[in-house]
Amino acid sequence: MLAANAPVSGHPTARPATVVPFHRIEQREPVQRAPRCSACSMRALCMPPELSAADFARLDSLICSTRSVKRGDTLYRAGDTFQSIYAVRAGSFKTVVMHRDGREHVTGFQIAGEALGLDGLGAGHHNCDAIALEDSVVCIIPFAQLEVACREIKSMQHHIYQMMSSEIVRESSQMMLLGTMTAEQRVATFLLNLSRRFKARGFSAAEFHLRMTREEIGCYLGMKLETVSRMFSKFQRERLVHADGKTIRIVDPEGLARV
Amino acid sequence: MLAANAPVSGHPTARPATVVPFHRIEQREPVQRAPRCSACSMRALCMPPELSAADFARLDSLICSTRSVKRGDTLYRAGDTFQSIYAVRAGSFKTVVMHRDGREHVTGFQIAGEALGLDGLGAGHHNCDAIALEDSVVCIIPFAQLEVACREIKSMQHHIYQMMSSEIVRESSQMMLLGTMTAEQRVATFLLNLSRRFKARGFSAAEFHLRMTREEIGCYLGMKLETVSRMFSKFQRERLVHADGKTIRIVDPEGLARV
DNA sequence: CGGTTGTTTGAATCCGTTCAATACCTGTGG
DNA sequence: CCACAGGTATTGAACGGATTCAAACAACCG
Repeated sequence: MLAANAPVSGHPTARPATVVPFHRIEQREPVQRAPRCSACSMRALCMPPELSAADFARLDSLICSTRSVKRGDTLYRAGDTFQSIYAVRAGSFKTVVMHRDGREHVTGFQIAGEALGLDGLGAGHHNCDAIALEDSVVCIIPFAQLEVACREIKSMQHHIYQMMSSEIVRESSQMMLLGTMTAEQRVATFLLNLSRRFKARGFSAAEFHLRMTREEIGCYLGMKLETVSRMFSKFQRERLVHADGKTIRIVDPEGLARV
Repeated sequence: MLAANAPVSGHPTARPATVVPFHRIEQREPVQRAPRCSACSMRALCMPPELSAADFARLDSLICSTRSVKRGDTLYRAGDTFQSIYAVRAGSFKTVVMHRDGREHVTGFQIAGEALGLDGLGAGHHNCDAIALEDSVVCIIPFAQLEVACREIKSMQHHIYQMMSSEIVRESSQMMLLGTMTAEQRVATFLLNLSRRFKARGFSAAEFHLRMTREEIGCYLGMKLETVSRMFSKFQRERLVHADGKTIRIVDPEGLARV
């Protein structure tokens, strides 16, 4: 599942003006028919590796639409009825949980090719806000239909389990990070993690463009924005990374990993 | 899924000597045939609410065995091949992830009626160690068989999704706790959470027995054992809880929630 | 252009850690 | 039974990393 076949050309370092312009044309009609999954260039990221032609036909009928979300807008909010899961096709998101007292925490960042919305499955409603960090496009996968497909296609069922389980493992790592690491180690881990994910999607592992603010990074890593900024400056002094505003170049990945 | 029909008599405050003695008899043969799920007193916690007689029969054939794990022993270790998920039938566990450098972090505590092992599904091997905090018993649910059952029984499939999704949501809350709360708030939240879970399982919400050490609590909450101890003392001074070693009595739950 | 939002850096403060000393259990073996 | 050992818990004092407060600057957008 999770289709994303947009021409995600210059995602990381490209400026907003040059990012995937196609959704701008259709802004009046944000929900539209999606291209077929079987033709998707990012298929390997979103779907089980081996599928029969019949399975493909089945899946193409499932992913019925995409949706454009403009920067700062929400894809869904905490409390919204859970109906679909989403695949980021272009752009990026943050997921934010909020406490009653107004305290916020960023639980994750999602870039093109990654899934969104699995948290809502249990309670029947979403548990967090998903907010676009830039103008973005998602594939919409209606969960009721997906559930049916999973009972018919074994590898599909297995893939869903894998995705959910991977999310559990990812969150475990994040808990470890928040529970045991210093601010310096957290920021280093964050940068290396982003680098790895960009690389996995065909972008440069060494240089990329952060779509989130220092405050959002801090909120994700459990520290204040000033501390994030200080760590970036520190890494720069130590010649581990070069940070020019939101453009990051990782100079010494091994050194960063040793922090 | 997840059956647990042991006579989990005095779990929280009871002393080890009086806790569920039945597994001691069969220590030489720790894996044994389990009683049927359909007769399980904790069924509501582990299985979808409405099932037909045929579904029950199907499930009873699934949960084929239980296993005793002595205090300090591991149910599974990080790296072990994933084959089954587990339901705690009696006793309690902690799950621990370890970093290469030896740094440990406790990702969760599981008491009777709760699930264990869902993290292993994605990668095909477990991601953490599951260690018994006291002599315990688990139901073993072979995942391959469960997967088949989930394609046949719709409510069962849905229940698995719910359990995995709930784990994702639980971990989100824990990330929020680790990322945004003070030591005082973390300990208060921890005690109230335990209280709620004991209550849900029919035990006293006001008084219970901690099965974990201060160090393990600290490792779970992202602080040092000394800090945990200080917070307990602080709550005692403020007449919010009464803590006598591992026996905890929550005196003023509302006050604790306001911290 | 001015106003807003985001970033960097410094200085003072504070919360939690570290180090250390003492007390307290709990199970073991004489 | 008691003494003892080893792990566990409590508490104090000094220390340090991250936060808070503040100011200045840069980038962006209408």
